[in-house]
Amino acid sequence: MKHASTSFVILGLLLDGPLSGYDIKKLIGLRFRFFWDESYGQIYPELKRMAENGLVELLPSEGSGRPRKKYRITSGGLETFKQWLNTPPEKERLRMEFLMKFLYAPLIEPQNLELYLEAFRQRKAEELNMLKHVREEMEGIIEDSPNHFFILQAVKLGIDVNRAYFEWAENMKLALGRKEA
Amino acid sequence: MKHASTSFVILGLLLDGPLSGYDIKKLIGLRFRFFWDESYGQIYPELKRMAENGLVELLPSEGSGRPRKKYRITSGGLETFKQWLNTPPEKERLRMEFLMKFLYAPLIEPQNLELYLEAFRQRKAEELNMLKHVREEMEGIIEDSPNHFFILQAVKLGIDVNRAYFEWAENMKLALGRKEA
DNA sequence: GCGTGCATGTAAGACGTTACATGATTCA
DNA sequence: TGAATCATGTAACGTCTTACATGCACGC
Repeated sequence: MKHASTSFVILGLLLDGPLSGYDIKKLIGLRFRFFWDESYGQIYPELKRMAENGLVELLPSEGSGRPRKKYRITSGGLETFKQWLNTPPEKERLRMEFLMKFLYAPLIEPQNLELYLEAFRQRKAEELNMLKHVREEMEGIIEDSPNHFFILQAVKLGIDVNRAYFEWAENMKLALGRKEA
Repeated sequence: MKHASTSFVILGLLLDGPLSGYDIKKLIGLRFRFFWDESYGQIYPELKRMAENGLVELLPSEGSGRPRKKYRITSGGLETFKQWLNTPPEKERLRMEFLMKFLYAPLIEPQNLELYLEAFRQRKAEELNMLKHVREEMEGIIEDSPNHFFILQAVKLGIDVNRAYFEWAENMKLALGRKEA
C-alpha cells in the first residue's frame, strides 16, 4: 500500500454514501472516465483490504432484491482520505496506443488506419457527449455543495480536451479521405 | 509478452537508426511525452529480452567515448513491429491524480491546492512549449519522409490538447485568487 | 580533483488486466 | 425458459515504478 490510488478513489466516492463494488466501477466510468479508470480486479480486492484495515465497513445486507455488498466509509477512512488529498499528486501518466501507431501510419494498411481513427473519434465523441450531458445537469442545479464548483470546472476541462481530440479526429478523417483520392 | 507495448515503442524508435537505452528514454521524453512514458526499469530489461528474441541486435561498442550499448533493429524486429501496427490499438488509459484531488478541493488546504495547480500548470506549459518548438522545426523542413505528415499532425494535436489544459489551469488560478479575496 | 550528468543495470514489490468461475434476478 | 444484465469474486500473469548500485567522462 504505497500509493494505492485506487483505494483513495473509492474513499472519495463513498463520501456521498454507501456503495457496492459494482456501483463504484460504474461511477468511475461515468464521472471520471476522461482521466481515470479501474477494473473489477482492482476494486473488489481493494474493498476487502480496506475493510480489513478499517477504512470502510460492510453494511448488513438488506433482505430484498439482488445480493449486494455495500460499503460505508469510516471516520478513519475519511481521515486517510484527507491525508491523501494533502500530499502532492503524482504527475499525469497516460498511454495512447492509437497515437503511437498513428505516427507510423505509412506502415499501416490504409483500411486499418481508417478503422483505428474512426474508433478513436468515436470514443472521444462518446466522452464528449457524456460530459456535455453532465455539464447540462450541473448547470441546472443551484450551487449547493462546496464541491459543485470544482466538479463543474473539471467537467468543463474534460469537454475542452475531448473536443480537441474529437475535432482533430474529424479533420484527420477528412485529410485521409483526400489523400486517398 | 502479451501486449508488451514498451517493446514496440522501442522498435519504432529504432527504425531511424541504432540507439542505446539511454537514448530511447530521452527520445520518449522528447517526442512522446504528451501521450506516453517509460522508465529505465522497463527499457533496459526489455532491450535485453528483445535481443534474446532476435528483435534487435547489440552493436559492437566503439572504442572511444563513454560506454554505451547501441541496439539496431533486425528484419525480424521490423516484421514484428509491422504486425503490431496492424492490430487494433488498446483504448487510451490515463490517470491524472491532480484532477482526482481537485474534485475534492474543499477538503484540501488552500495553499496545497494552489501548489498542485501551479505544478500542473507548469507541466502543461513545458509540454506546450516543447511541442511548439518541435512544430516550428518540422514546419521548416520540406516534407521528405512519408511519416513527416503524420508526426506533424500528432504534434499539432498535442499542442491543442496541452493548450486546453494550460489555459484551464491559468483561468483556474485566477478564479481561485478571486475566491480567496 | 570534484561535481554533474552520462550511462547501465537489478530486485522487490506494487499495480493492473484478463480470463475464468459462479450464480441471482429481471424481463420478454 | 432463456437471454441479458446485475453482481461478486479469484488466480495468474503481465506491467511498471522505485530504490538501489555502480562507474565513467567531461568540463571547470
